[in-house]
Amino acid sequence: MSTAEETGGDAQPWGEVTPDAARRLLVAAVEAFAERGYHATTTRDIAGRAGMSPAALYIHYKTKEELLHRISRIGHEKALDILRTAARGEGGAADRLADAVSSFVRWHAGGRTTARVVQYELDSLGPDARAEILALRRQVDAVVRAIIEEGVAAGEFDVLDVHGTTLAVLSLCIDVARWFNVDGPYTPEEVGALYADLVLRMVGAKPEGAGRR
Amino acid sequence: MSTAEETGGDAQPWGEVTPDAARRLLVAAVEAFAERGYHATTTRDIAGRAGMSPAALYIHYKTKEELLHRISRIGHEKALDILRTAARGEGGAADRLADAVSSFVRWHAGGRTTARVVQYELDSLGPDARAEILALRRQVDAVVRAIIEEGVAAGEFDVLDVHGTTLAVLSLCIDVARWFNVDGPYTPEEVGALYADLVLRMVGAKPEGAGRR
DNA sequence: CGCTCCGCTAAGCGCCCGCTCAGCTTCGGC
DNA sequence: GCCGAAGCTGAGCGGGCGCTTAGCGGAGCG
Repeated sequence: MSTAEETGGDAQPWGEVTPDAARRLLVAAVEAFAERGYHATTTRDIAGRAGMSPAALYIHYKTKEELLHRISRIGHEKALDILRTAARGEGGAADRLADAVSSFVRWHAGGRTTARVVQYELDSLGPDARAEILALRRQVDAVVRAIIEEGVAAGEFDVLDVHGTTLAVLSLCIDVARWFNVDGPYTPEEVGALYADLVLRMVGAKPEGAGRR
Repeated sequence: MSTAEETGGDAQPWGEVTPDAARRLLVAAVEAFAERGYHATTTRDIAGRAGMSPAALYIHYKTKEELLHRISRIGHEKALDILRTAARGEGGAADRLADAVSSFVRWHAGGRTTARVVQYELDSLGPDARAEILALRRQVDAVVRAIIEEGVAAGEFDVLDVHGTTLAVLSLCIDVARWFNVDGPYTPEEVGALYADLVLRMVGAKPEGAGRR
């Protein structure tokens, strides 16, 4: 488990965005969208943060919305990757659920700037882009639900409503991006550990665990 | 417990907004802000939904921001009222916490249009208005924390981190406004009951309760 | 009946938005 | 050393924004 600022494994967060200028613009857009919201951010502001003229933006991106779309897709893919890695881990369902929640939460808290845009600016996208992102979100939901279902089947968990509990677990994690660091005395790691414990309680996991922590 | 669409007790939701035209404008603004967000909503749209010309808005409100401020303050006061009513109730801490969560969640789910604006457009407000609203939110936090502290003191709850758990409980409830009804098979009452159960698990409440539900 | 006031509208002001385009610089290929 | 492509800029376009202002119609009142 790394202690990098942006949890998830990459050396640098947006390394996959390839012309350097395009990456600088995208990073600038993430910051601006996170601070003021998509609609309150101007293309002049984004270009200015990247040290470029307003027109430069349109060499690398067709519209302002394409920037949001790219940010959202990359962010969701990373989030999905984090959850899948935890889900594939060793140990019982309780261990894997705790890992998934703590790493997912660490990503939302540590990369709050990114997570905020990814999770809260979704319906500033047009219908096609939104549909694509919603498909990724359904996969996120499926990964978490699968762990919970396995735990129930193995007798590790005591859950009345698997669908509703999955919804609540994800909701809890995602909302970290809204409140974290506003006046917070917690580190991302602390919130991750706290939330892993709370989620294990929510699913009625037997407290003994399998020798972890 | 009423089954009114807008849970909370009022016969009509925005009855306290007094000139009729001002109320119609405010209701129109709530709908528009909830659908598109504050910054993407135009004063022409708000006035249009209220069946008036754009200029009419400025007879009743000084700016577009004042509309958001009024909506946010009234909404937060209602939310606080709901929580305080539950906190003042009879029974042990577990009963009161379950009541608080289920009624708070019912408000967020049933009045999702309002709740969305109240909970997610907060930082479109200017510094003064935001500070006023944040004071209300601190009171919301205090009400929930008090119930949890009482439960811990009475030996009803098993909580490691009262502050963090309070944060998580509120976060869970508030985020209902984001996801509810998107494609939801749940009624507000069902989500309220589900969440009350989950929260009791989070605080480690003894399962027997005091004879309710 | 005439006057005043109030709620509202039609028109529009000044501004800044997303986005475009002609032209400048830079640089690799030959 | 010349050429074309690529990356970027300065200037600016059409349009829609928040908000203002002059004036209209009708209700209340003497």
